[in-house]
Amino acid sequence: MTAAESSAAAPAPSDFIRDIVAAHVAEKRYAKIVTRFPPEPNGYLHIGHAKSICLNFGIARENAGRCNLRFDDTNPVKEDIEFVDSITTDVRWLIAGWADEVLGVKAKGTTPALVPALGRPDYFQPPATPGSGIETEAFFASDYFTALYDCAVELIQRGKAYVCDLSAEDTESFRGSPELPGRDSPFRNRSAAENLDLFRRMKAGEFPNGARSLRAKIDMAAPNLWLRDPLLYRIRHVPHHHAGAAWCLYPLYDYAHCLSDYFEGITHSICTLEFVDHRPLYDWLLGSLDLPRALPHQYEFAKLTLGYTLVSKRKLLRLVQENKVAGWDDPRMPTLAGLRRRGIPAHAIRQFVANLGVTKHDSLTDVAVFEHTIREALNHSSERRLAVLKPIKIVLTNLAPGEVLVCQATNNPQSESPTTRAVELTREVFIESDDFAEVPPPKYFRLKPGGEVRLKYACIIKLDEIVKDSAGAITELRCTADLTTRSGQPNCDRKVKGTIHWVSAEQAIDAEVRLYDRLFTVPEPGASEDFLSLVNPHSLETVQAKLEPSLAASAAPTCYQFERLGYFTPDTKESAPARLVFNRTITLRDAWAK
RNA sequence: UGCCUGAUGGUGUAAAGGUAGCACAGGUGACUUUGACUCACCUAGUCAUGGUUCGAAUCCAUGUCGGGCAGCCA
Repeated sequence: MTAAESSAAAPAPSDFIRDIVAAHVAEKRYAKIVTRFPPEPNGYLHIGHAKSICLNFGIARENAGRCNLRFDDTNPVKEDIEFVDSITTDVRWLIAGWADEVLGVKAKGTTPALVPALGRPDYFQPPATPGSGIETEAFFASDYFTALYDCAVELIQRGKAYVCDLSAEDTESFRGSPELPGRDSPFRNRSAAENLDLFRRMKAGEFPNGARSLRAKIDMAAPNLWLRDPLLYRIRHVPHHHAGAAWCLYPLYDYAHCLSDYFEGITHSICTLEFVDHRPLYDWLLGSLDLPRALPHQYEFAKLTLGYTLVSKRKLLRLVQENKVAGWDDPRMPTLAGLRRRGIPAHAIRQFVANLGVTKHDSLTDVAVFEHTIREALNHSSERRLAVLKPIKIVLTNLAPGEVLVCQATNNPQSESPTTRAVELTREVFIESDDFAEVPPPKYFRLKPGGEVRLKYACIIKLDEIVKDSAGAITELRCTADLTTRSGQPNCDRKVKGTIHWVSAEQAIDAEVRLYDRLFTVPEPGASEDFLSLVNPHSLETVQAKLEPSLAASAAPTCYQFERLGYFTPDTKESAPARLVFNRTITLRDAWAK
């Protein structure tokens, strides 16, 4: 692991949430700090989730605590097993080598046990003890359906919840508006016995979808809309991807989430700003049950918004459904799967998030910050190779056909003890067509008529003649190589303004290279519902490139720097030794282009 | 006309009554067998108005502007 990859060397980040946790640790409020990352399995994880993952796992890691991966799977109509698999993979990838020892999982198939605590019934879902050899899985809110149901019964018995027969439309109109108080449901004052009977029958499947709901009995005139008798349960006659066909009664987020946190012994329940309004409800529900153990508390931070990027599962789903991209893991997607396939290392994402900070105000992060972090990480870890994306042929007229000059190329100048490899100069080579200009602009350092450039690791060449076909298209450039400027030769230190990359035409191997650019044409694609029309039509350009032969055996996830071009990695899905396919992770910074 | 929440260079953040700092972006130069990297220097900020104080980004008041909330989504 290089210094850049070793997050342990970096100082622990500080922010207002970590300050709160630190204060709790100082006063020994909890035996152990326990956080959780609670995705709903209805889409792929994206760069915005990375912020939450790094925050929650980071806090657990910094405090010798634990962070549970928990699927918040209370809405079976939107969820799918495909997503629980992808999310599990992506979380493990992002935290691997960094916080995997604090990942909280449980014994497969287990649900919270009903135990007495302090003379009261209590539910607790213990994490799996590492190394015990048992099969484990993530936590699932759906594993708590029975415990959740029992708590709802308790709420009813305490007069804090009731079964409501209002339709969805009536429920909405009875709720009032921000300015106007709501009105009590006509079913609000049913007896506990009647509520219990109805709720049991809801569970038994006696009523159709939407016929009845269970509601918290709080205050229909509350200024906070989430306190106006929010729904706790709704009827959905659909099977569940994890719980199977056992239920037709499913809890809503607000009810399931706070109790799931409690069942798992979560101490700090960290979520994004849109849940601030829900916090009083979170506290009300837990406070209404007379629970014996310490209660979790909710803290909120501003989610990540990244320039030129969409950070919304719903909108990302549309991109996939309408074939604007080749799938959730298209390398242009801001999903963790897409970024991984693009060649961006997990530690670069972690570093990016650490640089971001955590606050309570919305902001728009410049993509340049992300790009800088990626380049910084890759610059240290990537070996250099020579590759020509858009080839133009050069003939070195003073080399004989078949003549081979072996040159030594540095693999990584950033490493403490750089190694080298051989690259072979031959009479015919390819250079980048951008590195030649028949009519050069001012201050052009590269090859031009009568001019000289250095072929990197080889020698200086001089352009003598431009050969064109009958249509006027350039077919080759005839040059003279100054072999006294090769490394180790008397004139090796001779300076010319430009140094360019090249590959031997005889030895080059072919590869498809996919050049990616930002997916959207505007800084805030998420601000518009018309985001599909803002997709950058040039976000993918495919070229047939010529690579130095050492690249023949390359395979993901190794990332290379193609000198003077950028960072490239073999595609995980489509690259094979017989047919190489590279993705451009990111270009090099290019001051000249400006 | 409700409730919640926020405001520091272009962008993202730090400063817990005591020198407004860091990173990115931008600019200039040095170095360079990557117009990369690296290095040096530069540009640029406390929403407004009052108040408290020897001293305010920070505390108080008022205002302005922004974000969120009326799913049987999470």
